[in-house]
Amino acid sequence: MKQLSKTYNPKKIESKIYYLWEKSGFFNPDKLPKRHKKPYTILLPPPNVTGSLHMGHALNATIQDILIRQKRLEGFKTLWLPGTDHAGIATQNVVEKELKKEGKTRFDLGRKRLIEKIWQWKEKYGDVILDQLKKLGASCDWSRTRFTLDKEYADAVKKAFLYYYKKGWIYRGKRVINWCRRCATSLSELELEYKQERGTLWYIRYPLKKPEKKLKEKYVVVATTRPETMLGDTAVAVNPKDKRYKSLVGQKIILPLVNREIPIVADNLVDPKFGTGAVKVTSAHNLTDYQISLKHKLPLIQIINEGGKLTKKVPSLYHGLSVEEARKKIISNLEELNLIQKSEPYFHQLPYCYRCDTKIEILPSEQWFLKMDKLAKKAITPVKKGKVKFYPKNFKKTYLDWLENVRDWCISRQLWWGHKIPLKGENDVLDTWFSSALWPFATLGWPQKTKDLETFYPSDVLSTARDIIHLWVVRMMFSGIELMKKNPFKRVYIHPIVLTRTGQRMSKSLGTGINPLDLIEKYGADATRFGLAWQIMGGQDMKFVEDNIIMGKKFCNKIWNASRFVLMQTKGLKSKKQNYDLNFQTRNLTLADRKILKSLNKTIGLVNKYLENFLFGKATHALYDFFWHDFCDKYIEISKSQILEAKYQKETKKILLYILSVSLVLLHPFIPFITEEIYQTLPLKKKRGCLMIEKWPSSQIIRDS
RNA sequence: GGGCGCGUAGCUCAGAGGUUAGAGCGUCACACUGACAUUGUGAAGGUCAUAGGUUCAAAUCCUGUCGCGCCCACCA
Repeated sequence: MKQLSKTYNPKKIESKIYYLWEKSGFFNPDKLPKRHKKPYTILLPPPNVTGSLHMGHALNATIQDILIRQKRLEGFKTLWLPGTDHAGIATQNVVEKELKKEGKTRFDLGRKRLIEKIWQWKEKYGDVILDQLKKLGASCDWSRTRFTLDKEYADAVKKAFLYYYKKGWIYRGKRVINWCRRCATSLSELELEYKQERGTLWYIRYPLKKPEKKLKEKYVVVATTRPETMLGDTAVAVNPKDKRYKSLVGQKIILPLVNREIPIVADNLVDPKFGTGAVKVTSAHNLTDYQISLKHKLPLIQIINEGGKLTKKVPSLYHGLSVEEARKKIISNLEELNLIQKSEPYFHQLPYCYRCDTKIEILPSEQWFLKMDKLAKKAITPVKKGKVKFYPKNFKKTYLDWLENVRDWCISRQLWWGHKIPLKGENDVLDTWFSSALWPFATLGWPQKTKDLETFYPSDVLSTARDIIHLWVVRMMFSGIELMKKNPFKRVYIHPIVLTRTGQRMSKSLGTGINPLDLIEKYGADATRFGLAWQIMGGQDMKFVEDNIIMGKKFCNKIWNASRFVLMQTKGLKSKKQNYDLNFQTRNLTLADRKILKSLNKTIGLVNKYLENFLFGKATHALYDFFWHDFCDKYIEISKSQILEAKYQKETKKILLYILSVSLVLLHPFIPFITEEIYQTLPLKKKRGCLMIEKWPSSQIIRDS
């Protein structure tokens, strides 16, 4: 028999054990023993190919591995399918930034060569994060690893798009976007840089068409930092609760300089405290105004073109002027008409292009949309009816509230890296989330009718972060229901967000992030996992403290040494019957024997209950208390004297071995490496080769008699 | 602005109507006897944010106040 060293050294065993698991093939459900029949599926939320492991990933991977390992032990045919997301904007940006270092832009390369370059980058760095998950002990079936841009996946995306298209749910429409006139491209929120700037807030008098006699004023005064956009105004808006303007809602304004009639509308997006409480609405050139215009069905009047010049939609006096020129001219014209009440300095944040530092224009542009009315209803029903459950349950509200007022989904992006829209003459690509939405079934072979799809869809649990409930969970739900005719998962677990000790979000750029790989290096993967799981209590956030990882490390060492003790005592002992069916002679049991067996029973029950409800912190606490306090502090100490008495000796040794064996199984989902290593040295007669596929204990081991 | 949540020991958190409010880490004292000093035994440390209310009984339920955080939207 192999000797265990005096202290636990994770570095010595982790890679060895991981290799043992991979070699066993048991990560792959098809290679599990035949008794594993009933499928149990978890799909790893695919990290971005640009990503490297952060605490959120480590936490979620720990959670999923706990669940999948426990189910594997329970005899399920478990699949945990990994993969990565092409993450359109993020990835293209990474490569474009590299180009920038060489003084080049994507336009220098052209579309084809840029995409080639991104693929090269992906091949080189794209799987880094998956390798990092292995360090944590993740028991994913790596043979099924998928990428949201690989060929089969692209077929699925195409199929899904065309399905919606033929239904008539995909349409072309206008949408207001961020535009860089120098790069000649639209920009996402991620690609903007905001700069604090001193501007001017002008208060402009807008004449009422029919001034009410009881009102002294013949005007409504609006405040704006961009007077030139008034040429494209389509309304004036006030807050519906604003008493000052109540009587004006529904009346008309004669837009100065243009002499166009526009309505006064009420909308709660208007902040009554800003300026005069009345704002001009420029539907085509302001994002908020665009939202207001959608609700009130106002027209879009594009007065600024892609080059930053005024279009022919404005009076000829202003044709072709740049935005800056137009502003000067309009101010002076308004002053001549005595329509400027006052002006004051105003500080605000303005968006710039992150690449070329040009001020962003907001313009309407043609985009593709997916109609949401029917799909949203389909996504609502199963959650409302409880067919798909959220844990913790309050996230059901987050999910449903958003869907109740969902707008049509803009699915096109002006990028090069992504799934091309599968229609003739289209250059745009699809929103990254359009492909992620198909993850629960495209990864299993859809649209082909594969055996995997039949076996592993729908998945059992989706574990993810709450900030992508809208972006991702909702979209998977309706995609699954529409295209597979079945909900894509049964339960959605929303894990806590890992914050710094002071309660801030961890951020690489601020240097407040903690690298889980450093923790693994310092304390071992098991300690890191146990410490993380220990902290998962009911709250929606968790402030990370290293103390808990230290606890995990100490606990591992305790397990290690308790095992050494048991192994010393039971050297050469082989249980006659199969592993856990030790046949205790009830009348020979001492009070202490009885107590520890009962306590084990109770612990098994608790762990089952807690895991079923995603209460990982509770489960780890129960295991910790049982193993350390009941088993080590009490039973092991008493066993030392029991072993000295001939009539108890044999039974005591059997119990020691038994409690340890069962504990290792119970602990395995949380701390897989150390438990596997110890298991390999246990003197049990029948072993299954890997603790990973041992039998999860039933809680009816001993009766209370 | 909308949503969600949190203020309990020095720190991170349990406890969710009923005797002396718990854990881990940290601190202090003592103990290296054969599993483990990454240990053992013991100790110190808390008007449970605050003000009212409900109740025989409130850390726990209700209301207000103060403080903190996260997510979403937005900054005209």
